[in-house]
Amino acid sequence: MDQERPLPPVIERMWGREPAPRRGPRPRLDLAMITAAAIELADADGIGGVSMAGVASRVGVAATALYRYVGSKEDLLTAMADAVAPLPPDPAGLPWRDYLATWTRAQRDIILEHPWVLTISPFVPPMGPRRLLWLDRVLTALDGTGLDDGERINVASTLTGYALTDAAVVYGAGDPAYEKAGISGADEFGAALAEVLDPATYPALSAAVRGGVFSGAEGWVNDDDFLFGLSLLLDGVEQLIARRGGVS
Amino acid sequence: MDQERPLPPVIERMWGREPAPRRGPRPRLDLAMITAAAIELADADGIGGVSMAGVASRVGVAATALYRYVGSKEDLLTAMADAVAPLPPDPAGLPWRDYLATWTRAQRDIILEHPWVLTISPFVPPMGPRRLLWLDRVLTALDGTGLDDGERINVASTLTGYALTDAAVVYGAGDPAYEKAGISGADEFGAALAEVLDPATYPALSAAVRGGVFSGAEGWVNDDDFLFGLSLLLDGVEQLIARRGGVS
DNA sequence: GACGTACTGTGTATGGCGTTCATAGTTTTA
DNA sequence: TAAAACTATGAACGCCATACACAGTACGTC
Repeated sequence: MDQERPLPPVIERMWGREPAPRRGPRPRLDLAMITAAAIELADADGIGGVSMAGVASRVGVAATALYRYVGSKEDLLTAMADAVAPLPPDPAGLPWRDYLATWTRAQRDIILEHPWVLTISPFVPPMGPRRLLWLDRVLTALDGTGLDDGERINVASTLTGYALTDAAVVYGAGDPAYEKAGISGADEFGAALAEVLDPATYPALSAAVRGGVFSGAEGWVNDDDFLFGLSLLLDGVEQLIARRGGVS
Repeated sequence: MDQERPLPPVIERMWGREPAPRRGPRPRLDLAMITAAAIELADADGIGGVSMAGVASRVGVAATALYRYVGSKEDLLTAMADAVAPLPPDPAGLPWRDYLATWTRAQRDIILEHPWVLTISPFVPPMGPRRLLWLDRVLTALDGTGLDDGERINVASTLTGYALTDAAVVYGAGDPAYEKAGISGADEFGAALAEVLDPATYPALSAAVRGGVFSGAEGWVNDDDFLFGLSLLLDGVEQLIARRGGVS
């Protein structure tokens, strides 16, 4: 509001405000091409497969050329985390509860398709065009509920956090450390716990393990678990809305 | 239950099952000393300050000696993430709702004191003695509520996710990228958003920004926001318990 | 009491990484 | 046509995780 503090160059570029050069050779790249290449690499080989050299060779330039577009590798990762998000679902005509449910699930699905997102600080307040679009849509969906802006943003970030958590549990299956230990599902996880837990110091947990909480699941988690936690949250939101006297 | 599949050596060590050597020189270290040193480094200089060489010199050995205790740097990070958790609060005598609230807040506080925890995949199902102790205690606190084991674990992981999310928002303040851009609080964040958002494509969000959602806060978030989201969740849990016919 | 054995810590070396910097090359403006 | 502004390059630097062969040390055995 006060000073026009200059934003970091990468963020400007994420918003399509490329500093149009008036002289010199035309840039062979733009940020979108670079992030797209980096995302392909990450999808294929995980975040470890993303190196400046690798990305550069994929877009056909030398490694150091990328530094004309991003200030550092971290900048690139930030841009990737934003660009990987598709357009958010359209809230038009949906009751808030339905929209929040599909919105949250869609966010989770992004991570399931691109699990490396979890490793690039998925928590920092977003400044990219895509993630802010997601935020905007959920605010819209909460119109007419009587919640104020702050409450709506809180709801949004709580749901985002839930999507992250849930996706991460599913992704736990893919964690290299567990794979190496032969733990590729909740079943093996439970067996490993049983081997290690002392019932005296872990009474409730070892009882649950012996009771078979982790048994019988195909992978780590089924869809019911996701819906379970989600409805917990939405029930909470609904109560709040009722208190505010909004429509349900 | 079936096969005694061998667990990874680090995990054995985390549980104090050091493979007692019967010959050769006595080990000068144990895993606890190493993780403690690494945690001090991370607390001081962030996760980037943790290098094998740095940790090694802090405990007085050569860098490569650490590989007698951890299989890789990732192993070390895993051990750190477990060891950094203090003992969980005691649930004895507390109503479940009170305990869950303090439990969740305590988890958040761990991250606020050691924000680097966020960067070492904080989501993977825990296998360390400390984090499993936390899980055990919350299961205990939910005794008598009528929830089954699976539901209790779901509640626990949802709350953990919430603690992570909330802490991460606060920690957003410390993010180097934002610091560099001069964004050190919600106020500046809002100003930056205002500079970048087009009201046509971001109607609800830019209205909220103009309305001052991000104004007036000292830092990023105040405690009210934490309690707000938390009670959302606990309300949800309470409804579920009521449906199950447990005591409230 | 001496030898072999098993184990711990060291030193050296390697390959990969992100990043810096001076330079060459290219397009536009004057 | 010359200068200016900008882009991509190539070589080099420092840091890092890690592999491997070696030296030193304590226990178990004869």
